[in-house]
Amino acid sequence: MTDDNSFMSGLPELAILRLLQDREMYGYEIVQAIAARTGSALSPGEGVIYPLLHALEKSGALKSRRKSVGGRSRVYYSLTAKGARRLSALTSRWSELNGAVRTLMGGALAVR
Amino acid sequence: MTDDNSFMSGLPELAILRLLQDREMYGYEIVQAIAARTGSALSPGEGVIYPLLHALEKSGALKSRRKSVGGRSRVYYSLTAKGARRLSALTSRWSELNGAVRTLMGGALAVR
DNA sequence: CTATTATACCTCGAGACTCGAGGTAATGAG
DNA sequence: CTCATTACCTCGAGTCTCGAGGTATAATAG
Repeated sequence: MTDDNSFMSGLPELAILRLLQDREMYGYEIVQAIAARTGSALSPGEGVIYPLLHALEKSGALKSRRKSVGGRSRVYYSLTAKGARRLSALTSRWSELNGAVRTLMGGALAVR
Repeated sequence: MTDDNSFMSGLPELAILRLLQDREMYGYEIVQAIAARTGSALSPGEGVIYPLLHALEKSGALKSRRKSVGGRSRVYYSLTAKGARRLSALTSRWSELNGAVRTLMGGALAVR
């Protein structure tokens, strides 16, 4: 409540799952991609993304593999079936909340 | 991340400020109103609302007055100028994030 | 060749927020 | 008289984000 970073909870997870739906990616790449695609409106740092990736893998939503690209070692993550279910659950939850907020705000909220 | 209550952070505050924009209300009433207006999609309990009301008052976004209605003592809250500014800041932040998510999801997200 | 920047991974503690359980009182209904 | 409802409140647990900090290698600049 202190400053203006509200409404963040859950969005990094949603973003990760959505990006990995298209193709496998590695952590550092995901951090850049989220900021780039959203014009930095959404910009979780490495301190958010890496622990989340580990937790999502542990929960079975993601699987990882090491891959060497040009002498660089990267950890690539991809979506499992469980991760896909998680993504669709989060997506519909987001839709639901979005509808609720729209109702609450009563037209005062631009669709932009 | 454990279950499906994600995306909650900041929404109770937004809801309170938005409701008080229309008229003064008391805590218990706000709890019921949020659940009622959103069909329980959004339903913060008293343990969320009361501390938030106190914090918002302390920060100068709300002011309160005691009022006896039918022998019942209630604490009515209303929006200050500062609270109105806070509401508009949160509203535009929500719009921004909503746009970011829409971009991220890429059409996969229904507008409902 | 060497220094700095970019890539790529990671952890930790602080702070914020939600949540449910629990507690107190007074009023109204059966 | 008893119980559900109204109306207020606090507390601890759990979850999450955030920034700072740490390591190591490759590319670029001077």
